[in-house]
Amino acid sequence: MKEELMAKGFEPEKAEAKWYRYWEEAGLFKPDQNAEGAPYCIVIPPPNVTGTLHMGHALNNTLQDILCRYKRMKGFEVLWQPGTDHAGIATQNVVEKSLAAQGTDRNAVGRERFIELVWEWRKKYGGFIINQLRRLGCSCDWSRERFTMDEGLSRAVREVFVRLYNEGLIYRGDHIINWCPRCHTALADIEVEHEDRDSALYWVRYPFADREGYLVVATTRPETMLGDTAVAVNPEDIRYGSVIGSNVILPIVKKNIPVIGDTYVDPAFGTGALKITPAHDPNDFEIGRRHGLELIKVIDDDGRMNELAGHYAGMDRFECRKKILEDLQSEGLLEKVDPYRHAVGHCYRCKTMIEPLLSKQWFVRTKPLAEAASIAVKKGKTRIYPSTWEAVYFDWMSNIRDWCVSRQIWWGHRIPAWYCRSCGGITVAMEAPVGCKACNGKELEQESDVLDTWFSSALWPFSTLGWPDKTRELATFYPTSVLVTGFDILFFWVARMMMMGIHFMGDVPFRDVYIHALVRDAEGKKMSKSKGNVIDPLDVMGKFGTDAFRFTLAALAAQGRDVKLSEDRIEGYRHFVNKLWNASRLVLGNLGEEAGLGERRIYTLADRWVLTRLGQVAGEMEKAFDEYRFNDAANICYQFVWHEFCDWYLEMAKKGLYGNDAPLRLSTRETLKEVLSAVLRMSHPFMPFVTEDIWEKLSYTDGSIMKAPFPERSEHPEDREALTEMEKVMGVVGAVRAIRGEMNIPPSKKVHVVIDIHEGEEKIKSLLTDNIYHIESLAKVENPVIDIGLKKPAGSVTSVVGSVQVHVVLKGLLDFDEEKRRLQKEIAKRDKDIDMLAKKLGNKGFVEKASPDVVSEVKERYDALSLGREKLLKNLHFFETIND
RNA sequence: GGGCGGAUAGCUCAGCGGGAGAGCAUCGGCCUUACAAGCCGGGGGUCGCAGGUUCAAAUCCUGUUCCGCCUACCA
Repeated sequence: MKEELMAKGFEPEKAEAKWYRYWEEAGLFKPDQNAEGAPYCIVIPPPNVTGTLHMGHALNNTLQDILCRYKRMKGFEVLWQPGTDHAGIATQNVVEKSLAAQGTDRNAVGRERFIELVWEWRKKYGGFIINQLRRLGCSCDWSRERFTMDEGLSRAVREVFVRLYNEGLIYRGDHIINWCPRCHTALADIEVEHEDRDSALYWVRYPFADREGYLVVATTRPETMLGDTAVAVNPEDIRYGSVIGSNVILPIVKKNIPVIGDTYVDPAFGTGALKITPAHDPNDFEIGRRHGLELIKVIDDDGRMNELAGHYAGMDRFECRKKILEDLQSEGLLEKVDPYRHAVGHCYRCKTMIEPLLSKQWFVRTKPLAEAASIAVKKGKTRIYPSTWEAVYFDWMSNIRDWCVSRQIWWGHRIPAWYCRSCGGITVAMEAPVGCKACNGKELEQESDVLDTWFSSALWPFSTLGWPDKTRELATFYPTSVLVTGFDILFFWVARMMMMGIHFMGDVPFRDVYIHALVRDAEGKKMSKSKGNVIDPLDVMGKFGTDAFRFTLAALAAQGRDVKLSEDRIEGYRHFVNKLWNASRLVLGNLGEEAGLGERRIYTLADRWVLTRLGQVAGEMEKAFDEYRFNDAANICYQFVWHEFCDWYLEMAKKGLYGNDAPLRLSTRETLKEVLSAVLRMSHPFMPFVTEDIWEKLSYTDGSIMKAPFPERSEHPEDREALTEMEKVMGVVGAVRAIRGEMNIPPSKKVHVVIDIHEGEEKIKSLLTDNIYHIESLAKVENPVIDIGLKKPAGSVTSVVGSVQVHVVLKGLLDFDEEKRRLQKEIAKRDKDIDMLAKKLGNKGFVEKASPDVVSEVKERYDALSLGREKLLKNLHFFETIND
């Protein structure tokens, strides 16, 4: 054996660095325009520039890489389009933090300088996560890397904004928005996290202005009462029919406000009377608009009470609440306080409680866009896998609200709108206009807000391919083939890409959407830094190797279920990488220089079997990949490589390799080489590094395994006879092994075996005779005898395989009582099945209504089991006679 | 409040109308010339509970309990 060819174990770090550089330098990640197959394209969900690779990225990108590598091997022209996202708030936060560390802030350095600093930061650290993706083995075309703030993509953003504005799909308007007093920006509805909090429901008395008594309202936010402009009751509510139209005195402020009737009010909640604060509550805003109520804003951008809050001005909103409650109490206007638990909105980035505020914002009118996006999925133009997410998608699309796209931060695409100082008119344009569109005034000021980060992300599938220019890439790869993403951004991102893609490209952005699960820890908890249960992908790759890590992710990625990851699992799959390595050592260590045998090549039963299985497995994997069943594809591969190729085929191949039969040896080498080659190729999408490393040793001249074809079912026609014959040989070997195992006979001790063939089954006799070598070597047997009608030897233990009786001679080692117990157990096992089958066959309904195939199959099974049982019984009697 | 998903071997899960499976763990035997990161064998489950449909249900339907998650303008 050529020991020098392969090291004792696979060394991941070396191979990973070596092969990744080779692939990239050889341009193997670039789409091959000479590929015979159709184009195949995936756009990467762009990670934040501020990000570092976490488990979510690792799973997401591993799955994409598996698809890309697989499709390349299937002959497609593959483009995996990479890039990063400028991540407005997140990135701004990072740079602000470093400014704070230097004792300054963004206002001190000014907008222009601040943005320069962000760019500098990006230049320095922005490539971090990209290099981590390289470490994962991602076969992205890095020469096409994009950034959402690139000149090209920024142009696309402006183009889209201007066009939507001109079409009336973007407008600027008054709205109650979700305001984060800490981040100082508006948040979209879906950026608000709702969480149940213990709070209180305060019952406050509003005295009538023109009569005795008072109306009691229930509120969770007494501090907003300073901005109340009405109290609403349901007009259907008989308790309050007479008070609508009268006035109450707003406590503390001592101002008259009207009582109005609005059906929004739920008579069953609280007192059935609702205080209305149009400037600080989205519902109140709507009600206020219906009734023409005044808007009084009493809380400012910092979450503090403003000058309209009277002597509360300057207080923090929570401090003010306390003070107001005290004041109400002392005036006898606080009726009672109930403990109350309800959902409160928080900022998804900093967890600060959201303050609904009235302000002017830019909105995208989403209704018409959403409708088209909905129809596209209904018509199957885009398929969502797993399909359960379709319902969620439709639900969101039909309840969609206008999308607030303005953000009050500096880092991002500045909204291309200019306000005229003289007439106040708005001019929206691609570039800074020379004059106001309305009055041609020259004093213009650009909108200071930037766009929501997701605005540019929504254009990603076409902006990265060159839009609005008509590029070859756009023509070739749009619509892209599949989008692979987690469900957490189904709304943030996927839905919006659908809307924008359909509107601007006239076609969906992707044919398929594959939604994968979330990666959780071994207990099923979400990984988070605060919980300390984070597994760092880079640590894991260093510890177990990237291939093992990738394989684990794929094997655990069952549809519709979260991935629970623990290091134990990864370690388990590292063993698989090692197994593949060692199997290859065996094969490569025994290959010679000989040329092909051609016509003279011999195909043994094992050869025919393994080649047939190879074809079946290739077909099964193809089907699994087509349906995005990554876990199935991985497990099919694992099962075949380990438990069929290694456990059975390699063991049987040793006969040819180590024997003296020269033609057989040459044939075996050829088959081994053929199967190993296929095994490497079918494993490559999961484990790119180790497969490339072995591939090089298997055939240097053929180039990278990335360019090799994925095994095809059609290459290996199904040899059904080989399957059933192999099954019989394996059965006999298994029977002997089981007896040895149960009797604790060490492998070093060979046993004598008598194999009794059922009458008339000459074919089985010759099959087992032909393969007697394998039975001897795999089951550690010596002097086997095979014939029809053989007697049970003295001191033997018997196992029945189908119709074959396998007597293992143990002589003095045999414990009669134990053997009787074993036989009884075997019989009982069969009895259970036989009873069940007999019941079925005795059931008229079954025989008449079940399909004939099923019935005859049951019948066959029943016969086989009965025959086996009969033989076991005979053996049992044998012992009973001896004992007598 | 609404919706979705899960409940199958000790653990993690696959199977989703006709013989209860895998990996890990566990127990027993082995350093058998690719691999002890390994090989061979064994044990272990009324498939959450209750009904129903069917000749046949882990698998379909209804209800129910317990977990997750998503979503929401009942103050």
